[in-house]
Amino acid sequence: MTDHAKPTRASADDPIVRIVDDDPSMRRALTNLFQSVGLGVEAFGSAAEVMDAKPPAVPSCLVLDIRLPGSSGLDLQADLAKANIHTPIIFITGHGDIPMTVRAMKSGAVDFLTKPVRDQDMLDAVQAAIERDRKRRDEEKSVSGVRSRFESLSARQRDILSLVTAGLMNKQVAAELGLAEITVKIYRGQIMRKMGAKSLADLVRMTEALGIPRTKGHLQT
Amino acid sequence: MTDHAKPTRASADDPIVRIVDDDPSMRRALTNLFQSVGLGVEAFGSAAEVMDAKPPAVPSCLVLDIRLPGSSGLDLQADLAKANIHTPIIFITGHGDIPMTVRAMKSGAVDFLTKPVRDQDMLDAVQAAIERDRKRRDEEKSVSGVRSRFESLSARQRDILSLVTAGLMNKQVAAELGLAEITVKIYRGQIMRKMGAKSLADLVRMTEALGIPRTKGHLQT
DNA sequence: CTACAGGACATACCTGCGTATAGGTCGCGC
DNA sequence: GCGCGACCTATACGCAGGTATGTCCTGTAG
Repeated sequence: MTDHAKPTRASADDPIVRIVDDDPSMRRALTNLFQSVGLGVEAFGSAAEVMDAKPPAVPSCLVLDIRLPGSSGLDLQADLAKANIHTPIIFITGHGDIPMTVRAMKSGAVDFLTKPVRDQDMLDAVQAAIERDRKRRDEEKSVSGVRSRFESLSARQRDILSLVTAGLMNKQVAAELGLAEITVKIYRGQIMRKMGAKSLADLVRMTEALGIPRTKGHLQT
Repeated sequence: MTDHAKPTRASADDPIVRIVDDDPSMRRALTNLFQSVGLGVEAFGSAAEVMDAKPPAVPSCLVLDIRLPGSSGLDLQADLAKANIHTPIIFITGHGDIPMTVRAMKSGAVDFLTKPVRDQDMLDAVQAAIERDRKRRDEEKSVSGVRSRFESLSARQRDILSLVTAGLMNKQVAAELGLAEITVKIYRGQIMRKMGAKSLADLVRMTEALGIPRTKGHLQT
C-alpha cells in the first residue's frame, strides 16, 4: 500500500522522496511537506515494502524512521547496502541514542533528525540527499557506458589494453605476451575503435575510471 | 605482528594519539590505555594548546572531549578543518546529544563515543582513525611529489601539457597555440623529463591525480 | 653590459604508431 | 561441412613522436 500521490505529471528528472514510516499521520505530514515544495513522493509503511519496490530511476532519497515494524531503519540501511542500492538516507527518530546515530552516519546516512523535526531541517536534508544521489547517478551513468564497451572486449584485447595503458611500447607488450609487434598494433587499433577512444590519453582515463588493475603501475615519489 | 613492546624508542612511523581533555584523571587513564598497546601519546588540556602545537609528522589521531574549556570540541574540529589539518578525530562525551553527534560525524569525525567508554571501543576507534590518517598521508605524499614537479614547469610547458594530455596530436597543439610542430615536440620532451614520466600514460595519470583542468576533455556516454 | 633562462624555430634523422592487404590456424554452433 | 569469430602473422607504407644540433630573440638579474 503505497499512498501514491502525484501532484503533477512527473518528468524524467524530477526527484522523488521515498518515505518509510509506520505511522500514517507522519507519512501524510511528510508527504504534504514535500509536495508543497514540488517534490515527488512515495510512501511506505514498512521496510519490506521498500525492499520489494524497485528503486526509482530518478534522483531520490529515503526518509526513514528508525523504529519500524519488523526490521529497524538501520537494518533496512544495511540490507539496501548489501543489495547494492545506494539511495541516500535521512533518518528520523523519536527516541534515538548516540550509538545509533553514529552507526547510521558511519554507514553513510545523510542526516539523522530528531522528532519533532523542523520542516526546514527536513527540506535541507532532503535537498542535500537528492543532490548527492544526482551526483552519484551522473557518475554511474558516465562510467557505465565505458564499462559496457570494456565488456565487449575479448580476453586478448583486455590483456593488451592493460599493458598499453600501463605505458608499455608495442614491442614490450608483444614480448610480454609472446606476440609479434604487428599483432599488438592491430589489437590496439581494435581496442581504440571498440572503446570509442580517440587518443591514448582517452583510453588511459577510461581505464582509470573503470579501476582496471594495472599490471605495471607506478607514480613514484 | 605490531604487538612487540617498545620501551621508549620512537621510530619514524610509530603512530601517535593526541588526547585533549581538561580532566587530568581522564587524560591519565587514556594515556595509560594507549601506552599499554604501544601507541605514542601526547596529552593536552585545551583546544588552544593543540592549535599551537605543530601537527605530528607521523600517522596520528585526536581523541577529543566535546566539552572543553573555552572552545568546544566541535569548534576545534572546525578550526582544524579551516587550518587545513585533517587529523582524524574521535569524540568522547558525557552529555552529548544527537544533533551534536550528527554535526561531528558530518564534519568527518571517525567516531563519537559516550562515557563511560569501553576500552575496546576506544582502541578500535583509534585504530580505524590511525589507519585512515595513514592512508591520507600516503596519498598526500605520492601526489605532492608530482605536484612539486608540476610547479617546476614553465607557463608554456603547462599549456602544452594540458593539451597533450587532452589527447591532441602535436600538430593540433601547435595550431591551438600558434606554434610550429617542432616546438611542441621539444616542449613535450622537456615536460616528460621534468615530470619524470616514462610514458604518455604516466603523464595522463599524473595530471588526473593533480586535477589539471582539461581544456578539451570528454568521456562520452 | 653580460650572462643566463625561456621561448621559438629549422633541418635532419630515427623510432614508434597505425592501417591496409593478405594471409593462416583454431574451436564452436547450426 | 560451413560460416563465424578469435587469434595470430607478414609485407609495405605513411604519418606521428622524439632527439640532436644550431640559430635567433627577449627580458631580466647581477
